[in-house]
Amino acid sequence: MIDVRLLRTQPDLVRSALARRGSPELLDQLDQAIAGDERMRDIVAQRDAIRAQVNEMSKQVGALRKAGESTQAEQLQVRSRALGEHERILAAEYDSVQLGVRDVLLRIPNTPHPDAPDGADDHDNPVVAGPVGLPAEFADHQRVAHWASATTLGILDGERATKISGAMFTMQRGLGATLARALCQYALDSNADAFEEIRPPSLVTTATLTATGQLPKFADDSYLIERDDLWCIPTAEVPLTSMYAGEVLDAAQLPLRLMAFSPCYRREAGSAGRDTRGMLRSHEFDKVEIFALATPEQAPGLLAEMVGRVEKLIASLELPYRIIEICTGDMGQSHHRSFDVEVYASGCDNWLEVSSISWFSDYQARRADIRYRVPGAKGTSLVNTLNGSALAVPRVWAAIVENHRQADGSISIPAVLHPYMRGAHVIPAP
RNA sequence: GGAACGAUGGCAGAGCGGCCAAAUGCAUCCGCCUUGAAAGCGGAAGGGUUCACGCCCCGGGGGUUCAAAUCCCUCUCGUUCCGCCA
Repeated sequence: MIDVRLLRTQPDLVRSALARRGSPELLDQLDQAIAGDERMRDIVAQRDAIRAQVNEMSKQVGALRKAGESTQAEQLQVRSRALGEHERILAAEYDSVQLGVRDVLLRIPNTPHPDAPDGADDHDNPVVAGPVGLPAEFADHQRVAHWASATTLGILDGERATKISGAMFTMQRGLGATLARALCQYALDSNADAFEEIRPPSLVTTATLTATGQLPKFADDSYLIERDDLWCIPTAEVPLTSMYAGEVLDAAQLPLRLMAFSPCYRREAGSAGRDTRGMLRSHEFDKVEIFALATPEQAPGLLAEMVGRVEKLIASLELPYRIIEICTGDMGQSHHRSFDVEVYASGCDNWLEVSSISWFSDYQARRADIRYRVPGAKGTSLVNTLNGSALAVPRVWAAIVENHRQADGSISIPAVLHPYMRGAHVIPAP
């Protein structure tokens, strides 16, 4: 959530920041929020004044009763009861206005960082690093799409996955399945020097999915298990962010770094029919996520560090990559600043987004109510959250299968993965 | 799934419907003492909102009452016992 107080005191600042996202209806929402907030405060002032009176009268009633003045006490009770009626009406009005304001507020996206590039959509995302490791030319045997070569090799069985679960589910088998798991192990081990490994739940409550920003606006993108009112996580970011929800951390604990392997579930409601072949887009996939809670001062440094970690990991897999920065028009709702790492897949001749590393300022922390305290300082402050995919399996898997395909049709496995492949260096041609 | 009990500050743990933002202990911080520390002694200290007065917060929600941490209903979570189960 954006800061209502900031919206109240400096509406133009918020307005111009959000205008950079380029959706005009947003400004109407802001006006709605401001108006509702004003009305709320007006009602609260009236309600609290009445409450103060009732509290005061109640004390007097107690004192009068003790003194044996029951007649006076009863008279006071009658007056207090009448005030109570009035208060109840105001309180109900407050509740309904507050609900409305909250709903509007929950749908307003985060303000972009001043340094985030302006732009309308993904075409305006500037390349900020690379391409690195892109050869001048690819051999013909590298120009085979993974869905074809992997199926021939027997390491991908899309047909049977569809039989089991329907469209947009995939299944790896044999060394293909081992490769998928190896990538996760490798990604976790590569970040274990600085991040605590978590194995979080994959089903979460509505409150948890609201904290990160998926709800209420993007409910259609998530799987809901109605019977138990639980949602399937679209990323480990969701449970990791809520781990410390409602808690006040000590500043000395920050930055708090976590990482997690998890399955990720996405309905892909808005992308039906796109990337239906192979492993570029599916309803379920595995991912290793890195995550941090930090002070606002620590956040920029952490963002750079996390981008660097992902870059190093991708480079070590001997894949051509580049890094782009997400422009204001293409940013996710919760993002303050965001970078994508893209890998070039030679077979389908595409740059594939394999990682997104983002800084959320205090937007998610305000929703999740995660604060920290500086010893000696008064009060508490909201933390900043950051996260990024250390490695998302399917697209990296696909890129390896395409880029590392050899003339005989076999796939050479990047050296860093050998220890995780039960010694296999190659996925042999049939 | 059934039954019983429970949920109070960083932790532990009191709390006759009004004198309760809430005893006490531990932990924390400051001071005294000490070469330094421990012990001891003295003191400070919850969160939210508000310019402020004030208002709100004793798991969540609702109710009774002039007045609720306290009574009632309900939900969630926890513990124990039973049942089931990887």
